[in-house]
Order: sequence, then C-alpha cells, then structure tokens
Amino acid sequence: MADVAERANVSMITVSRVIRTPDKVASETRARVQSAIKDLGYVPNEGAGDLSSQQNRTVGALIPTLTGSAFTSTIDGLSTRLRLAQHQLLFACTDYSSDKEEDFIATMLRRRPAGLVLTSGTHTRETKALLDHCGIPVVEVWELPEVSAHHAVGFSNHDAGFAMVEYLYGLSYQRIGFIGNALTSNRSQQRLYGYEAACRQYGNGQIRRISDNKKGPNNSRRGAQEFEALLAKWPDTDAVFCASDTLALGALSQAKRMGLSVPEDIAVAGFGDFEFSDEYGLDLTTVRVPGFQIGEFAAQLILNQDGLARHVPQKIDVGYEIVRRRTA
Amino acid sequence: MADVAERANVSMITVSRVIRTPDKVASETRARVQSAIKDLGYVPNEGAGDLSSQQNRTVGALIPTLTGSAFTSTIDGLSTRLRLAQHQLLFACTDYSSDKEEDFIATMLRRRPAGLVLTSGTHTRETKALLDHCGIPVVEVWELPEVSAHHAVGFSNHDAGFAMVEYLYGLSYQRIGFIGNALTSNRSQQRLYGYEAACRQYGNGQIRRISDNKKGPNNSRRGAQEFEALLAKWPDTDAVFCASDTLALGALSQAKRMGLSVPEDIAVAGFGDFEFSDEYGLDLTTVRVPGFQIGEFAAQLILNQDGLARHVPQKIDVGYEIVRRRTA
DNA sequence: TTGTAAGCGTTATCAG
DNA sequence: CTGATAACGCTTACAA
Repeated sequence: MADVAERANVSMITVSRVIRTPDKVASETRARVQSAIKDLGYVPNEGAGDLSSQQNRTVGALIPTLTGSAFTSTIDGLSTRLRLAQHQLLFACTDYSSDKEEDFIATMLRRRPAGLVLTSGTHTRETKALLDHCGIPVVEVWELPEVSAHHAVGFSNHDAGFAMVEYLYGLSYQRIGFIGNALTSNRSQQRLYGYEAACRQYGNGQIRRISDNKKGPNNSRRGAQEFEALLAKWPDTDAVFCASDTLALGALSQAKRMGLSVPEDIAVAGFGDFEFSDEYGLDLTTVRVPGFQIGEFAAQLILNQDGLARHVPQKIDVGYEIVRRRTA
Repeated sequence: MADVAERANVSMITVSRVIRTPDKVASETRARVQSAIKDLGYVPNEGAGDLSSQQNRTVGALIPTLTGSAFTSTIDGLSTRLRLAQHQLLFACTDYSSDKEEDFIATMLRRRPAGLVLTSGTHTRETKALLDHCGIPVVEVWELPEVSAHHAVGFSNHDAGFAMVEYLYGLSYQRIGFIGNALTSNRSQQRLYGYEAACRQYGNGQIRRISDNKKGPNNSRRGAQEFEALLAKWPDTDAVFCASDTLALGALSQAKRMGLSVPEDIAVAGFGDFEFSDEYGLDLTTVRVPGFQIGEFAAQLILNQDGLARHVPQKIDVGYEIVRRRTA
C-alpha cells in the first residue's frame, strides 16, 4: 500500500479511501491511485484492515458432514448470500462429534467472525459458554427451538413429522412404523416425537420403532436394517415414516429384496426431498424443506446484526411441505 | 491479552509464549498465565497474530456447487485434514460462473491464505494472472492437467472414461453412446475424449452423442433428455456411458419410462459412485474416485509448502476404479 | 526464563 | 478533498 501511495503521489489513507469509499476522493486522484494499484498488482490485506477497523467480513459455519448431507443446499445459500455482501465463509465439518465442534468453534472464534451458523442445538458445556460470551450473532438452522439464546432459521421438525404421519393416516394406513436413529440429532428426535404424537391422535398410540440405541449415521444401510427388523417384529406394519430420504432409500431397497411392493404392501415416506427422491421411478413421498433459503436467511440475519448491540434473538420459520409422490 | 498479562503479573509476550510455545515458559509462570486466561475467558485474536508473524492458518477452497455434487467428500477431507494442522477452511461456491470464481479468488486472496484449492482448470485471464502472482500454493483437484503451473491432486478423466468404455466393449456392447454436457468442465470434456478414443480403438469409431450445446448442469433431468434424444437418433444403441452418476440416474429413469430393461435392452454406466448408486436395486455400474482422499492430499500439499520458496508443482494421481454392478 | 522495543498493514480521528 | 498521527492485538528480534 505504501508503494501504491508513493507511485500515485498520495498518502496511504488516500489509497485506502479509493478502495473503500471512492466517492470521497477527487476523480483525478482516484484515477491516479487506481492505475497505480493495477500497475503494481496490489491486493489489500483484509486482515490488517479488520484489525484496524475492528470489523470482520467473515462468517463461520459448522455442519456434521457434507457427504450425502441435507445441509449442502444451505451452505450453497450461505455462500451465495454472503458473496453479495462481500463476506466470506469459514467452513468446517464436525463429523458428528461434540468435541470436534467445540474445537472448531473455539478456533473460529479466534478469527473474530461476524457470526456463526450452527446445525446442532446440542453442545458441550464448554461450547455453550463460548457461544454465550462471544458476543457475536449465532444462528441455529434446520430447527426452531422453543427457548434459545440464539437466532434460529428453520422449521418445526416435530410438526413436520406429525404432518407426514397425519398424511399417512389420512391415506388410511393404520399401523405405521418409524425408521431412524433419533439420537443423531435433535432434529431426528423431534421428528420422532411428531410421529408419536400423530400415532396418539390418529391411531391407537402404538409406537413401532426399533430402538437398538446403536450409534451411527442415518444412512441407507441403516434404513434397510431397521426396515427388516421392524417388519420382523411387527409383520402387519402397513407404512413406515423415515427420518430422512437416505433412510427411506434403504427401506425401499430392503422392501424390494423382501418382495414387498410399495405402496401396495407397505407405504414408505421420507424426509428432505433429496435430489434423487423423484428420480428413477423412485418417486418418494417426502417432506420438502427450503434448504437454500435457510442459508440465505441465516446470512441475512448475521449481516443485519452487524455492529448492533445484542438484542432479541430472532426466529424465522421457513416451513415445510408434504410432497406427495408414489410411495405413499 | 494485556488484561491477562496484568492479572498474571507478566508481560504480554509471556502470555503469547504460554499460548504458542508453553515449553519455553517456567511451569509456575505458565500455570499463573493459564488460570488468568481461563478466568478472563481470553480468546486470542488470530488475525492480529497472523499480521504480526506474517503467517496464516487459512486455506481457501472453491467448488461449483455443493448440492448433488461429487466434491462434497473432497471438502470433508480438506476440513478433516486441516483441523489436525489447526488450519481453517475458507469456502465458496462459484455456481459454475467464471466471473464469480474470479471474484471469490480475488476476495480470498485479501485474506492471505496459506493456499488455494480449485476444482476448475479453466479460468478467466484475470484469474490466471491473480493465481500466477499470488505466491501461494494452488492445488487443482479432480483432474491431472498435462501442463500446469500449479499442483494437482486427481486422476486422468480421459483414462477413466476410456477404461469404462473399454470395459463396456469387453462385455460385447458394440454401439455405445455418451451422455453429458462436456462443456460444463474440463473433466467432462476429458471423459468424452476418453470415450471417443475407446470407440476408435475397440469399435468402428462412430461417436453417438447429442451435442446440442445446451448450457446447463449435468443433472438427472438432462440425463433423461439426452438418453431419449440419443435413442431417437440411434435406436440400436446398446449401451450408454454417462459423465456422472446423476446423469445415469436420469438415463435409467428414462429407460424405465420407455419400457427398456437394463442391461438387457441397453446398458448404463455412470461416473462417480455417488451414495445412491448401489442402492434401491439401482446397482449402477460406475467409476469410483477417492474424493475424500483428494481433499486430504490437497490439504497436505499446502501444509507442506508452508514457508517454502516456490518449487516444482507436484502431481498426485489417486487413480480410479471401475465398479462393476448390475447396469452394465 | 522473561522483558523491551519495534513493527506487521491497515483505518479512525482529527486537522488543515 | 487530503494528510499526519495514533492505534488495532499480536509477534519478532534482541537484551537482560
């Protein structure tokens, strides 16, 4: 920057102004500085600028994993919206580990980001303390906690689960099972609660669910295994609600192996409306959630807070939608 | 930091040492400083540290999009490996736009990252200039350019395409088509070239491909459309090689709609071995690539360069694997 | 083992 | 409209 200033015969602060507030510089001077910048290939050091101005155009985001994840569109949305505001995204995968999450959050906080976007409402005690004292906006996405000190952009997983099971009952299915490891996240847990509530309201309240407490991700393999176990235990099950489309894919796969036709012998419903869900004649009935929008809203929320003293945590409900296809 | 120093009755530099090189501080002093840090909830400002030490523990990564992308596992791998080295990931989605790419790269460079990971070998003139003069290691992933000023971690898309088509000829398929928009990336282009080379070597050299020059992503819809158009033009086609599994999914979907059975009437091969590819009796024959490893290697390459003067660009070939399943 | 002084590259503040 | 000066929070280099 000193070189640019010298070449343009101005002081450094004028170079700074040309970059940040071009209007406040005489057009002649501006032109001189701009060509000096170009000639020298000068790239401003934003870190130094942040330090000096006590601002930061960085936002941190944490996701369990990206592979086969429902959150990819949310990250796309975040990235897209942040770019428009000249902000950058610090990103990390926690791999479903609370310890890694804590580690990542602590590390990100050292960069003094303008905000943090999280996909997990459950944190270690240490993490909570970090979050409560860091003084930047924290946005939880893909859920809508009743009480929370932080912002949230999402929807009611309970209500969405309830709505899907209600829909199944409306189609006259009577003996509905639940597939999915509810322990992987609060989201899965809430979908399970929604399922249970609907069973109580529309059915006889019986819960059909293999709760083996096995750890592990909600992948297709698990969907297939739980489907098989569920039918072994309750052979007259006529529908299953899966906590994710990936689980549903496994369930459909297993149904096929077992010679069951869907939805005639058994109906299958998923959650998420993943890319593959309406393809290959899969035609999966599922719950659609506006993932990209969630990312955009989360970014916007953080951008809005910029510089503000802390105030009331906001909640944005983006809703959900039952997508009726062939499997139920 | 000044507060911590005062509370522990030491100078700031001692606090700094306790954080960065604890061994170089007397254990008593260290304990005093550490408890002061804890009491005050002090979080070091890494940006300030970077500025002072002229280092940076940040790595930038750019991919077209995350949704339904083959690169998600690579980002997971990057994030995982970087964490072990206490580095952080700056991430952005270019949305297949060269202009956005240029914008993102310019913006990231302002943060003075330790390195850059890119998924696109084709850049605007401006971008190339930026990359050549930025003085940090740049790693191109998912391909292996013959000549390049940058590092690369990937595999030969040409050879992988060739190998798959060679495999199809080995199964006695004779009239093989290609599905996919080769213009979306150099990777698709190379896969097409590989297909063409195999057709020349093992077949009569005829190229069956709908080159409508339509822009747009290689999604399932496109796979279905191209499949239909291909068969309309060459009804006796007995196999298709798709440039991605997502395209293949669309092709399979369309085959089903057209009442064709796979692989009896027509074989279908994909590329990528996405999560869904061996599920739901889809059993897609495809090419597997170690995406996670690519990310890990790319991170490692950048970490290795840290502080070094620039030297010979390295190329790491992670290979590929034909995954033989039911569709071909 | 600890401390002092200088400086990293930028911007806020106040003057002119 | 432009500039001088003093930070921003930390680390290097050198001293003690």
